[in-house]
Amino acid sequence: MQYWLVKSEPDAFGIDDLANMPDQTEHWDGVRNYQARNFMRDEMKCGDQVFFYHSNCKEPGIVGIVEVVREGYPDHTAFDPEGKYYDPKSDPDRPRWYMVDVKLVQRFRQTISLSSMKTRPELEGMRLLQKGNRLSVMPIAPEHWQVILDLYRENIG
DNA sequence: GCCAACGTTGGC
DNA sequence: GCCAACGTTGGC
Repeated sequence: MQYWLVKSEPDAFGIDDLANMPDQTEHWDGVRNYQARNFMRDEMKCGDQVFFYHSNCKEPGIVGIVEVVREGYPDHTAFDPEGKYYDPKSDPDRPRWYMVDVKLVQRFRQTISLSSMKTRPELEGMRLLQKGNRLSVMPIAPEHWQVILDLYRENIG
């Protein structure tokens, strides 16, 4: 079992949007970065636990936990010429982009803010905290996962 | 809205 | 294969 983090802009698709989906499940489409693609196509497995991160918003941070419920398969939004994720270089015979399905596990009552994570020496070295980091799907070390959960429990008292 | 950091593209 | 130009990400 592995741990991950995925980013999304709440204006585009936030954790509340996931909560409102049928079965609280949705495919994680639109990722157009090879490293992130490889994680989804090759490494994310059913049952893996994933932090849901809100980026590009008032209070960036982790807002909940989701779980992988379907492993990597072609991202069909790349095939739709009308869609904003269209990529003419990807077609059903030779798909370039992949996605997984995720299901909501828990919505945090309080955001674990990026700034609060930055104050934690135990989280030093986390990819998320590195300057200029733009990867939208990334692995999380088990010890970091635990530290972050502890942070959450402290916060909600 | 600004801007630094990054990934991709394309000319050479 | 190099690298400048460009578009995008994302914190602030």
